[in-house]
Amino acid sequence: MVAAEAGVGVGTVSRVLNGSPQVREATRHRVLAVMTELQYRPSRVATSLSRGTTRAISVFVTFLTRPSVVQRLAGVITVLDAKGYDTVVFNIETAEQRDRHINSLANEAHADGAIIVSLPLARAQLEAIRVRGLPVVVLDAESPGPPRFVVDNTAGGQMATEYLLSLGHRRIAFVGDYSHPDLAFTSAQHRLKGYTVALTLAGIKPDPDLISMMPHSGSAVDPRGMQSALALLDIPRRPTAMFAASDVQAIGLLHAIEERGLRVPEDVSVIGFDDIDAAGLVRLSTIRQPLEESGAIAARKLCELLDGGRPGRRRTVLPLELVARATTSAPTNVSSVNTGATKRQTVPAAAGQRASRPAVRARGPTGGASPSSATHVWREPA
Amino acid sequence: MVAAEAGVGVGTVSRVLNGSPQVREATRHRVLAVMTELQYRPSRVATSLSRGTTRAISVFVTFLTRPSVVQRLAGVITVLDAKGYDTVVFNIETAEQRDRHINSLANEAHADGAIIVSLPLARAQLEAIRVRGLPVVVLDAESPGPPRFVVDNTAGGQMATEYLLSLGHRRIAFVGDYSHPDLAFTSAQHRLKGYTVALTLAGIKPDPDLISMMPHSGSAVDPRGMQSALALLDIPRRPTAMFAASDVQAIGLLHAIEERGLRVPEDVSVIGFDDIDAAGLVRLSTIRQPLEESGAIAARKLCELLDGGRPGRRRTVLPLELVARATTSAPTNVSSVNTGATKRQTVPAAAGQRASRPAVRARGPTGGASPSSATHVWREPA
DNA sequence: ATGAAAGCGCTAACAG
DNA sequence: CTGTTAGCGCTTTCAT
Repeated sequence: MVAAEAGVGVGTVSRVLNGSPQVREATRHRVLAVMTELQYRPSRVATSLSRGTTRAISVFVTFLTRPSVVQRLAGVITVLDAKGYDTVVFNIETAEQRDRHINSLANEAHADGAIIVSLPLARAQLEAIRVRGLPVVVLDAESPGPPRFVVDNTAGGQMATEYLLSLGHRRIAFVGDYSHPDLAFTSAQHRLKGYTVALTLAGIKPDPDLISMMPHSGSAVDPRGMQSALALLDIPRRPTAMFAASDVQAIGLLHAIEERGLRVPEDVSVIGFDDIDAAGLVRLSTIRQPLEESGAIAARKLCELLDGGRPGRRRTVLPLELVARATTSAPTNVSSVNTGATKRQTVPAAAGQRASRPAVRARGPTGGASPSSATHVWREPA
Repeated sequence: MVAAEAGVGVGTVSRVLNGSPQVREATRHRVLAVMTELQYRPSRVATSLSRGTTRAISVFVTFLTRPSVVQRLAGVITVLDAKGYDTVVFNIETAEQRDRHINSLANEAHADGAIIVSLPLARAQLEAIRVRGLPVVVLDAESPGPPRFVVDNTAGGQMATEYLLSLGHRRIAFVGDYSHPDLAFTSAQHRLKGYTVALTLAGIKPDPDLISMMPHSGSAVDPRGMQSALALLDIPRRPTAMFAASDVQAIGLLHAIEERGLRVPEDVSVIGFDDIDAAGLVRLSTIRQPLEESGAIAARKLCELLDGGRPGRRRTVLPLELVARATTSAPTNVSSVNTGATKRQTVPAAAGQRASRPAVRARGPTGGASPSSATHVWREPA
């Protein structure tokens, strides 16, 4: 260590570096002086090697630019940063990337731990990681083994649908996307399931013509997928409400609907899922799941493990809540049907404005199959 | 090295690890066998210490969840990953975080290099980094010293405004936000400047009543700020077009306008800035700047430096282009004025739909003060 | 082709 | 309080 050339031994320099109280002020100052003089920069790597800990966490995300993902990541980074950890981010968009990086996670000593966000892993991969004893926590995926934090997407789909039902809607469409060809997301499927459950419980037979699945959405939504979703508005007895499996899709819908000359929510109600930042911006009704907060929770759990804490419960279900904003209302004109080939609906002259109706919000997740979830509503502060 | 216990010397193990051709197949297999048997995992840290290189890059971003920022980051990560570098991400939201991390960047040997995104640095900080000789590239900020990649925000503001002028608009509002209290962003100011330049060139005196600055927007847009922007629609002789300093604000505007009972673009045109993913989704006209691509470019430049390349040009201006989608059109009713206290405009019965008008796009940045930029337009594929 | 040895920069006993 | 001495796990000559 170069600083040792300045009078003292390496031990003392180390002590100064780590602010050990057992160094005389005089020598400490001398060392400090030499350090700045020599432009000395302690090597993080050497420290890590010596201490056997990197103070770095690997975080795996899928399609980083999706708002829900990046909000989760932000929560993770905030907590990790506060605890003094560096966050190394891996953005997984293909199976190849996933396998390569998960493999390297298991087979190389990189970081002190890992957080895996919205990325389902194969059993073998989970096992490979488990064997290494690397502390891992999983967020938004059902990967058995590490502690994981999830929401009940089926219950969420049910909540959304029941809310629309409670408003008086009977013809409710579902707009989702297929899981990515390589990576196997399942949330949309579960939300769809919740939708069918809710309809069935209400005595309504789910109509396949009211269900539109777009091709997988990488980060942005495929505009062509939006087209096919819009086709739902052209069928006879057009739906009076639409439930989109994500807020991003819902926002796309909102605009497409209005371009079609229809009004939201007067002509058709729209509800999304996630409550990303933009949802509030466009006053979208949605099912809220913790995003930043879920990242923070996962990061805190990992830090616990790193501090020698017990894994605790293997699976934690985070709460969902209905946030009713301005894109949902009772169907204003239940008898509204398409006039055959006429694609565009004339705008009713008396059409009100969206903001005029008070927004409500329901608290707490539904949990079971009870259709009561959408009944206790609460006004949103906004 | 534990694997050495299996017959050979550490040197050989290292050779096997690095796929050196000068190891007999027999021994190689033997070593490999022992490795798996012993569940051996090479230590990235030890390699780094020995080789003197970390294969990791520090990336500093501000308000990670802003779409423009995360798209840039995605571009950075993609390239870095392809080149075999890990990306450690620092999300800076306060001056304290900035100073702490930039300080650590300068005073500790962390990574092999750094990319600083949308974060203006103080001279002293830049100097401290420069002294250390750490390879750095700057993206979307005017920090003199390292190679930097920027766009001409003034020219962009001018482009947007000139486009609206070319459509026939005369009363054009500007909606921006103040720079963050701690971090000093300047893009909105420059875009505002471009706006005033364009108006002035067109012989129009910028009207302070048509300029609305919201409080700084962290990641999400402040809804109250949106209110004050909306107030612009209540003044006598309401503007027929609005230029928002960012797409996020523009999207907020879009919805607020429609809630007010006005139509876009029939009653008021809206143009944004950035061309984030969501802009295409809602068919927002905007000034496109390279986002993912700019991140990729910055990362590639850094890799060049890391490979011993010359810094080259200190400042590279990335191109801007006008993307005309569905939220801008000629003012349909130039004489439209507010009827005094009446806040809501009745929707014209004959109002067309947004998608009916062909979208156009202009190519290339304007560069100078010439008002010709918005003339050569090109249809967008969509 | 491969073993031996030095060293990357730091921490952590262990003596004084 | 502070100097000394072993490593941490890997790469890299230099011999053999």
